[in-house]
Amino acid sequence: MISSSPLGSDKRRYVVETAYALFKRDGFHATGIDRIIAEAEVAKMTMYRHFPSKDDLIVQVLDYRARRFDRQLDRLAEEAVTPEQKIATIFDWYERWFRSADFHGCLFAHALAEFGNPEHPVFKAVAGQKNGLRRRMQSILEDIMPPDRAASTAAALLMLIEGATLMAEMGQADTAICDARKAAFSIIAAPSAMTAP
Amino acid sequence: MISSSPLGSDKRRYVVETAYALFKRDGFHATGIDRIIAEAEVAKMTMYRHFPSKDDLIVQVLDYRARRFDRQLDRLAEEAVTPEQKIATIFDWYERWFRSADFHGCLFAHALAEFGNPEHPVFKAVAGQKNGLRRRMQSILEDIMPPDRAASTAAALLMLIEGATLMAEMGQADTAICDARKAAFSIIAAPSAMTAP
DNA sequence: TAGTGAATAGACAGACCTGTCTCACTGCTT
DNA sequence: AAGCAGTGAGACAGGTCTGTCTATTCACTA
Repeated sequence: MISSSPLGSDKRRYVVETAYALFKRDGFHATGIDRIIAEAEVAKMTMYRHFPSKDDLIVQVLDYRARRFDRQLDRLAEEAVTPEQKIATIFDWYERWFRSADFHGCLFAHALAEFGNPEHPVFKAVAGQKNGLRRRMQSILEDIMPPDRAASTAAALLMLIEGATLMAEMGQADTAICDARKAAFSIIAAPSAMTAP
Repeated sequence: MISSSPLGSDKRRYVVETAYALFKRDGFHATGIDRIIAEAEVAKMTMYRHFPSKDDLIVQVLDYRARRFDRQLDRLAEEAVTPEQKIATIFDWYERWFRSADFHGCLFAHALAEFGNPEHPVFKAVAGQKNGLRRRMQSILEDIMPPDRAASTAAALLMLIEGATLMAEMGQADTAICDARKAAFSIIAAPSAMTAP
């Protein structure tokens, strides 16, 4: 067998991609090991050789997904010129995702729902992904506003995106992404530092 | 036994409240019937007499929670005068919730994560609750802006709230509610109809 | 006092869960 | 040719899951 690399054999990749599809569609607790290995056409011991436990597999799946997400956003950001355009490409990515055939909501949000213990590795993987996106937007925004306002705005944009993903999951993808985009640029273009009454 | 009402005996209430606490803390699939009846100190047949299945119990728990949420928001809205104040009381409610000792995120969002099939009764219960909150904010906003902009703004506020709940779940409750509030009033006070570049 | 309806504890069925283990096979490398 | 790492198929253990059923007890009512 021609193994592509010691850390990433073909079988391992099959398992991760199959588990990703099943976790996404049916959830983590509801997806059994037996179904994963059956659909991946892999022996049980092969899976357990690569992943010590189901929890470990879940973390690896989340990491796989997070890395792909980051790569795609990196590539989109290269095409954009202004900071506003860079933010817009992020919303573009979400719009395409919402419209994709097998959209089932955010795997990380789902993982958080099923693994709410902050000490659990899955929880930490989720927090890492969400904070990564927030930092990405924050560093973009720091080119057009002071750092403290960039931090607040990035947090607000992340909340809008997460909420839009939830609404898209409930079948309101079109209005969700449209209203989120409008709200985002309303926040960014706010005349002064935002203040609540 | 002095039953309070034909539709709501004490035992039934025990089961719903216990199941609510367990579902909130551990999730739906991860919480077994046996644990619910043990903590509620109720026989298994008693539970199955009131709820034909676990799925049915989950729906009843969600309804119970949604009704309590609506009652609390109704009472808060009575104390507010202006539409802006009414919106602010909703954010106040969320702020107190985020800071409460046993906050574990939104039970409805968690239910959506575990029951993603739009035909499932649990899915419909979640959609009902979220759309209810959106309509509540929309009708408040219609007093200070045209109907189409009220609809967009209500959707944006819902997304902010859902995103803030997610961030609070990840231990960032303070910045989440603060930034969400600022963003919300920035959107509401936007000088004109929002437009994206 | 007899009857009725609800609740109880717990056994039980049948399925599914994670994780371990054995044994046979395959294809590459030395 | 021999060895070896990786893999396949599946039995197996020990536990948990939902949902059903029985036999019994208790409180209240006619």
